[in-house]
Order: sequence, then C-alpha cells, then structure tokens
Amino acid sequence: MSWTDERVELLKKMWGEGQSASQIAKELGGVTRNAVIGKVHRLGLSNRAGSGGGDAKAKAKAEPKPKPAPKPKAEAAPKPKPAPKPEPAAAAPAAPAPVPARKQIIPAGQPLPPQPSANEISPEALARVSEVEKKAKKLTLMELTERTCKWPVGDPATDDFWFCGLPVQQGKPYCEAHVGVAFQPMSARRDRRR
DNA sequence: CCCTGATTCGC
DNA sequence: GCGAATCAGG
Repeated sequence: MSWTDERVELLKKMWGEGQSASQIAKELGGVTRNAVIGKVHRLGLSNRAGSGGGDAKAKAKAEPKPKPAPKPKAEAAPKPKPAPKPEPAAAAPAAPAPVPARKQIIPAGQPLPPQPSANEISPEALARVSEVEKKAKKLTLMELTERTCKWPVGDPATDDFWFCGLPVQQGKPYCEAHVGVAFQPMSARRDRRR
C-alpha cells in the first residue's frame, strides 16, 4: 500500500483527532503502526500540538543515541502474522447476553439430572463463569481491547455493570470460560427428531 | 503484559 | 520516502 492522498488525509484527520497510531493503522489497513508513525513524522506533525501559535519549541530531547550495541541485523523476525482479520468495530459489544446472570447453582445437588429446562448450557460451564467472574478485571467499555474478554456482567442500567476483561481466547471475543457459554458445541444440541 | 509514540537506518 | 526494528516510556 502506498500513501495516496486519501490515505494521508485520513491519517492526518485521525491523528488530529487523537487516535493512536495503531488505530489509524488498522483503519487504513495494509500498514503497521510503525508505518503510520513514520509517516506522521515525515509529515512533520509528530507533535499533536499544531494548535496554538507557532510552537517553535523544538524538543530538546535530542538524545545522542550512542549505538547501544552493534546489531548487525537480525534476519526477518519470525512474525506469525496470520492474516489481516477484517475486524470492523468490536468496540460496541452489543451485549450478546446469552445468559447474563442466571446463577442457580444447585446447593448440594449432586446427581443433578439433566434439567430439560431452558438451560442448554453445560452446568460446568456456568459454574466456571460464576467463578471466573470473581476474578474478572471488571473493565469499563472503554477499557476493552481486542484481547480482553468482552463478556458483559450485571445490568447495564446500573453502575454494577462491567466487562469480564480477562484475556481472550485466541480469535474469540471472550475468555475461555465465557467462550464456553457463548458458543455451544453442537454436541449438546442433538436434534431430537420426532 | 498490554499499550503508547520516537528514532534509527537499510532499503 | 518508506517502514521494521528498536528504544523508551505508561
């Protein structure tokens, strides 16, 4: 990808909006955040200042970079870059709300016969969830990233609402426990033909 | 650990 | 000019 006018413009716009380089890179696609930052610098808008009168305040931070160590050059680092997943906007987890808070664990129920109730989710999975929710990071919507579990907990109308936030399972939007409840294995769903 | 931007330098 | 590698924090 090259820096076409449009791409540069979008870059300028987003950078101006305070978007991070990585976000801009994702938006543009085909470039890394490094590329974005590099371009930003070349364009001379590294400092998001711009406003306020001419700020000729050069960053006297010119640190003399004394070569830390003669690094010949590492060959292309093995970067497992699967594929540019077209991830639109994962920012708005529209609360899939499969089973928000239905904790009805049977007290000492040992046998616990398969309840033909509405719950088709493995009790184990549910137990896991209720347990994991204790360790949840309890993130706010803004704190969610692509690798934090986006499972909503509580009532969005209350301030007792948060997102799990634990490390997600590769490729999934939820942590292991929540993936277990969110995505049911087709196994437990045998069709009872009749 | 995740993330941020900044800099260097071979291409 | 470009951007990966690296640095330097938060």
